[in-house]
Amino acid sequence: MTPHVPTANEPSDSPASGSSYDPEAVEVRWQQYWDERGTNSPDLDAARRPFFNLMMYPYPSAEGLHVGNLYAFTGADIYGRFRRLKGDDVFEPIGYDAFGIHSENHALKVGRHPMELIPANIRNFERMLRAAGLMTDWTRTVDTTDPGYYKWTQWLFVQLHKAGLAEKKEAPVNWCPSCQTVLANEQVIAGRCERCDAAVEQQELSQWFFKITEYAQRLLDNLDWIDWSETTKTAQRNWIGRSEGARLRFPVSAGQGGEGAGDLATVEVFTTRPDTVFGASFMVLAPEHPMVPELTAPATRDAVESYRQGAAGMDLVERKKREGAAKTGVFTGGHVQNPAIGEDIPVWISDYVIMDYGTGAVMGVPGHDQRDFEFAVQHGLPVRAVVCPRAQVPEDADPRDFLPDAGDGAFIEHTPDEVLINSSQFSGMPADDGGRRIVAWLGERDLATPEVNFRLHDWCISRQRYWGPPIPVINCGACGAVAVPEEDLPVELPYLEDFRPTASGASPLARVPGFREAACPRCGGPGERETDVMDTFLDSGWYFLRYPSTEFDDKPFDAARTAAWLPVGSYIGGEEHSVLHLLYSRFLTMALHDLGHLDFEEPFARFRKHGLLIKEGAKISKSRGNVILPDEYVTEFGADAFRMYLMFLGPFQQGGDFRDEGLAGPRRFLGKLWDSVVAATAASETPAATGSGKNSLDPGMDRALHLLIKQVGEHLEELRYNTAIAAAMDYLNRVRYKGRTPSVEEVRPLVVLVAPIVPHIAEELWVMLGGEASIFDNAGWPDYDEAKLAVNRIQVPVQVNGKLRATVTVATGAAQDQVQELAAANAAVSRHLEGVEIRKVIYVPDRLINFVAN
RNA sequence: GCCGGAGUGGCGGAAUUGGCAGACGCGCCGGACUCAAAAUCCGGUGGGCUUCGGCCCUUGAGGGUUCGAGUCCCUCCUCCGGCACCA
Repeated sequence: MTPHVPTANEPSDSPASGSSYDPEAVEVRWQQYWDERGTNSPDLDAARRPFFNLMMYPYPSAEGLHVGNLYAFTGADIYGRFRRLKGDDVFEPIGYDAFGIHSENHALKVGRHPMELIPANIRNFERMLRAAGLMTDWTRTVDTTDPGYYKWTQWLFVQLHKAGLAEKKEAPVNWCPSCQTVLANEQVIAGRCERCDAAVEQQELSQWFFKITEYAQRLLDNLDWIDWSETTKTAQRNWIGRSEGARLRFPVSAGQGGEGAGDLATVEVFTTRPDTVFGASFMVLAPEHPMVPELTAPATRDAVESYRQGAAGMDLVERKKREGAAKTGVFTGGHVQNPAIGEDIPVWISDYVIMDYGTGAVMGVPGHDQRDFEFAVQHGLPVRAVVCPRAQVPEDADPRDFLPDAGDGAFIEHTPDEVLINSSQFSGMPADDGGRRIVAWLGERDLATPEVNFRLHDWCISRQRYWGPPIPVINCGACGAVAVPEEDLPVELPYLEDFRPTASGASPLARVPGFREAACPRCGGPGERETDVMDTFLDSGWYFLRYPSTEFDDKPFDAARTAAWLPVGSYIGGEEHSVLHLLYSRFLTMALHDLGHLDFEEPFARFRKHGLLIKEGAKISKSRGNVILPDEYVTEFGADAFRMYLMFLGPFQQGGDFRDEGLAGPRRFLGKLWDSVVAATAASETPAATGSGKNSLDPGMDRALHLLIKQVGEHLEELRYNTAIAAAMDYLNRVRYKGRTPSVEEVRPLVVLVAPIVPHIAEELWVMLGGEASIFDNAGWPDYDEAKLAVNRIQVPVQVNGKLRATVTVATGAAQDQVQELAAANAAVSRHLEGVEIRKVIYVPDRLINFVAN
C-alpha cells in the first residue's frame, strides 16, 4: 500500500490535508509505513554502496530508554539518514546489551528473574525506539542473552583459547564484598565498587584472562591512522600507557637471605630513568613480591611478616587514603648490589610499590623521584644527586664529584638540558644519552636490557556471577582445562531459581550439580564445567560483527556479508566507553583478523564520541530528580520536534543543556515549515491568486538556498547539527520574511535538507509537494551550484586604527585604491582621519580595510 | 598530582580558524489579531553614556605578539570528564 497521499482536492478530514501540523498523526502514519514497506531494511546482498551506521547498543534497563540514549541514537540516526539521502545503502541496526551485573542486580533488587525481566524491558525499549523515528532495521536485532547469540560469544572464547590468547591464572583481584564478585580494575573507582560504592578488597582467585597485552603495541600504533575523535584516542593512549625504559638487575648481595638464595639471584626492577641508577641508594619491593622471603633476614622476619599481612588485608581504599601521607615500609634485613657502583644497598618493602606494574620492585632514587624521596626522608635513607641542570654546574667543577644545591626536595623534572653528575665515567653527559649508555654498559654484564612497559593489563573475563554466558570450558583431571567443542555450543545458561552470588567466590552455577558435571571432551573421563560466566564487555566486543549476519545460525558472521559491510562506516557513542568497550572491540577484531576470520583489523573506520546531555546546568540523575522522560516530550511536541531540539541545544560532540522552554523553538519551526509548504503548494496551483507565489527567480533567495544546501551538507557531515538547524531556521525566516509566500522550488529542497533531523514531517511534506514516498529513497540530496553562491556586491567593514567606523558596499574583488577612496570619503571615517597622518592601509579584499594612523 | 575539554548577553549557544563579536533559538519588551486569553504573526532586545549625530566598554583574570585577538603565545583562576603511589 502507499501512504496516505494528500492532494488539494481531498476532504479536510484527511489527517494530512489539514491546514495545521499534527505531529502525532504524521508520526504514527509514517512509522507504520516504514514498517509495512520495509523502508529501513536494506537488502544486504544487493547493496551497491553499503554503509554500516552503528550506534552503541543500550543496556535495556527497567526504567526504559534514557534520554541520554536517545540523544546518542538521534545523532547517529541523522548521520545515517543523511548518508542515505546522499545515495548510500545504509544499514542501521540496534540491539540489546542485556547480560551483566546491571541486569542481575536489578533483578535481585525487585525479586524477579532476569529471564523474565529482560524480554519485557526489550519490548519497552523497542516501543520507545520506534516512537523516536530511528531508521532502525528491525529485522536484524541482537540480544546478547539469546543462546543463538551467546553461542558465538562462546565460540569467540574457544577461538582465542585455541590461539593461546586465553589463559587461566591465579591473580589478585578486586573483590567487592557487597556485589560478591570480582571487579575489573576499571570497575574500581578510587578504591570503591563502580556500582555499589562499597570498599573493594583484594582476593586471590583463579580466573580466565585474555592476553590483550600482547596486542598493546599494535593497539597503540593503529591509533595513528584510524579516524576517531581525538579525545578518545588520547584516552586509549593513556590507558595503554606505554613507557620506555630498562630492566635493571640488582644482584643479591653475598651472604644475604636464606639458604635458598644462591649467588646468582638477582632482583629485577623496571625504570624509566636508568640514567639515575648511580643514585639508587636502596630498593623497595612490593609487599607481595615473591623474593621477599628469601631476602628477609631472621632478625627482621617478624616485622616483615606482619607488614606483609597488613598490606594483604588492607583494602584499596585504605591504601589510597595514605597517598601523600607518610610512606610506610620495613627493612627486610637483606641487601642487593647497585649494579652501577657495586655498593650494597638495603632492600625494603612498602605498599607504595605495587606488584601489578613493572616487576613489582623499584630502585630507590630519592634524589630524583618524589615518592622515593619521601620514603628516604621517612626512613633516614641517603639521598644522592646524580642529575642536574647543565646551568647549575660551574665551568671549573668536576661533574664526577659535584654537589648541586640540593634544595629541600627531589629534583624530578626531566628536561633535555640535564647532565649526569657523580656518575663515574658518565658524568657530564646529557642525561638522556647517558641513560642509554649506562644501559648498554650494564648490558655487557647482563645487568640491564632496554624495555618497554605497558600500563595495560590482561583482560580478566571471569565473573563469579549468574547473568552471563558460561565460560565454555570443562576441567578434566587428566587433560586440564579443555574448551568445549564448537559443535557442543552453546553451553546454555540454565534457569536458576536462586541466582544470588555467594560469598565464597564460587559462581551460582557451581551450586548446580547437573550443570557442573560433564564428561571431558577429550578423554571422556569425568570433568567439571567452568562455572564462572563471561564479562559483559565480551558480549559487546563483537556485536557489530553479528548484525549483518543475524540469520545465519551455523556461523557467527558470513564472509561475504562481512566483507561488504564491515568495517563499520560510522560509529557514534559515549565517551564513557572510550577505553574499555572500544579497546576490547579493537583487540577482538585484531585477534580474529590474525586467526584468519576477518580481513581487517580495526572494526570502526570512523568513531565520534557524543557529548554529555545535562539538564538545567546539572548532571541528569535519579537522585537529583531531574530525569528526562522522552515519552512525555514526544507526546506533547512530537518525536520530530524532540529530535530537533536535542540536536539544537548544543554541539552534538560536546553535549548541551536541556531546558524545557527550549522545545518551543523547534516546534514553532516545524509548524512554520508545514504552513510554508501548504502555502507554497496552494500558490502553485492557483498562479494568478497571489503575486508572490509565482516567484522562483528571486536571485537573493536562490543564492540563500544554494548557500543553505552547502552549509547543511557540510555541517551534517561534521555532526554539527546545531548549526545546520540554525541555518535551516535562518533560511525559512528569509523565505517567510514579512509574511511572504514562498515558492515550491524554495521549500522543496529545504524539506529534504531537514529530513535527516525530522524524518516524519519531511516524508509528509515531501508527498504534499508531489514527491513519491519515501523521501529517503526518492528525493536525493540536492546539489548546490557554486556559481550561484557568488555575489557581485559586498559590504566591507572600514576600520581606523582597528576600530570599526563604517562599512562600504563595493563590487566583489574590488581593487584597493577604489575601496580606499570610497572608504575615506565616508563621513564616519573621514572624521577620524582628520589631523592625523595615515601611515599604512591594510586591505584584505572582500574582507576589510583598515587605516593605520597616528 | 597527571591527561583531556570548556569558560562569550538574562539563558542555551554561533563566529568562514587572525578580519563587522553575539548567528539561530529561548526568555523578555512593544505592536497586530481577539470581547478577552492562549496560539499565531510583525518589530525590538550585550552594557554604559549621549547634545540622538554618535562615543566608550565588552568573550574567566592579567600580561604579550599583531594594523587587527573570542581565536595565537605566557602566567593565573574556575568548572566538567578521565586517570591516579605506573617506578
